[in-house]
Amino acid sequence: MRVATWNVNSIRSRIERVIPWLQRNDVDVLAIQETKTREDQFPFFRFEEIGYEVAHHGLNQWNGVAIASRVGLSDVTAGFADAPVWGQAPVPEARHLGASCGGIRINSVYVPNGRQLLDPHMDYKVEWLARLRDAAQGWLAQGPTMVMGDWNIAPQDEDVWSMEFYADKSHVSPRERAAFAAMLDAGYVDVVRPLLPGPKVYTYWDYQQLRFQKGRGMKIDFILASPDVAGRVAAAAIDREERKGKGASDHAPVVVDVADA
DNA sequence: ATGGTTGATCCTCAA
Repeated sequence: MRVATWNVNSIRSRIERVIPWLQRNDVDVLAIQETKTREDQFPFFRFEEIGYEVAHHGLNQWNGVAIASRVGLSDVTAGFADAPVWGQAPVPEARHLGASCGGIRINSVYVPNGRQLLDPHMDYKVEWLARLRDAAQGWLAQGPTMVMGDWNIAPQDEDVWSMEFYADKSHVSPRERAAFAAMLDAGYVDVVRPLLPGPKVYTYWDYQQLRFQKGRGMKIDFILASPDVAGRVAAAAIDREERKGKGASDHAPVVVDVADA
């Protein structure tokens, strides 16, 4: 089974890339982040007409997560237990969607952007990750599980094009890295890093300042799996080609092949 | 020149 994750930065503006990409790459399950659309505007039919079921959780023009699958899609859940809410008048954000696909519990996650080290958004991000860890630890007992998406964290120095540049910025701080490490401590395995070791292996390149053309990216999109699933991962890829050209997302898709149980 | 782009929506915010 081929499983992928992709922050598409608006499903409506990216649909003409996403649909051919799914078909061309023979992908069975795709976890999508940043759909940036309400439910009623999601292009469900474009997936259904090529043989995928799709579940989406989107509340407004921000965030939004989805899962498309051609190997079954059941028991869909939006949001996890005790997920923090953002704001003075707290509103839940669409940052997590779970579904069972092909015998694996798939979780599409869009981790909050902390913005800056002392910004309230950073506290929200760290708290959100702590609650995700708690929930995800429980999922391990329930069977084969994958948690994948845009983590907005570069766990290692080699995951950014310049530590000097990021020294005082979000994504590399000890708090964020500890929050990511807690997922691994809980028992999850990063199934891509061992197969695609760095340095200079990135999944995201800022639109500004010709970052992609200059090779200045970040590795912030990860596929984590329960140990049983991790043992079945036979191959991994980051599709840099999808970052090229007009109309690209600022993130590349990340893909793994999972052998049958 | 202290920015540089992109997207959704509204004339600004988010990344």
